Amino acid sequence: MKVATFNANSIRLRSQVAIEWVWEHNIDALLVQETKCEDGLFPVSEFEEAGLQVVFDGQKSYNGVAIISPHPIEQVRKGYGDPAWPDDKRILAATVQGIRLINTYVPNGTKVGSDKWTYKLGWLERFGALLDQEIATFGEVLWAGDINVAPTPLDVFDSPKMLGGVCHHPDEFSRLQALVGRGLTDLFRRFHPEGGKYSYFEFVVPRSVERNLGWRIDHIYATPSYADKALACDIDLEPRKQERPSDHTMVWAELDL
DNA sequence: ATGGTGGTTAGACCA
Repeated sequence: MKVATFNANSIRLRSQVAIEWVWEHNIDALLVQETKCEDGLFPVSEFEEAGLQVVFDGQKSYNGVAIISPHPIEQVRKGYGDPAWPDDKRILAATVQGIRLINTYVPNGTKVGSDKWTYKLGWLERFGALLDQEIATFGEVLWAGDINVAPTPLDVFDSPKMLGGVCHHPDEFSRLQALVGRGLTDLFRRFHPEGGKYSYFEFVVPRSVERNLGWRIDHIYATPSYADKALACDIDLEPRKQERPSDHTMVWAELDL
């Protein structure tokens, strides 16, 4: 099983990049965030014509998640499934080749102390319940997506400068740790103990990719048995270097599953 | 201290 995560920053602009990358790298499941697309406008036929299955849960302008696979995508779960709590579209879980996948687009938080910041922290706290449910139901899971937290000094180009800001704040670290502490392994860090490798480069920073001024905020986590079967995990910078890219690039993991 | 760019969508909002 080769799984990957990609914040597409508009699936309508990036569908072909996603399709080509999936086939080129023999990906079994690509977890996409920020599709920015209502379900009725999702480019389903482009994926189907390319021989790929796709499931999605989107909304107008913001957020939106999808899973793309050459295989059948089964037991699809969209958000919490609670009609009393209408969620923004940030969670999509499904089973591919018998592997349970949870795709999340964690809120950015915008600015420390803002309403969106409070929402982000609460979102991370609430997500623990979904993780527990999924693990209880399926035993082992892979959780991947745009986590919007660079959890250690190794995960951002200038940790001292960014510490205490959004995506690199102790209140985020503690909440992410509470989730990861359920026995999950950060697969990228397991294979790359060194710092300086990033998955997100801001558009607003001039030549951020060339200068490697990035953040590692796109993660793949595995429960213990899956983590034991991990063979590799890496970041592919090539899509970020192409013309008119997303501000994120793909992170992938290969498992002996 | 601020702004720089980009996507969605039609003036901001979000990242």
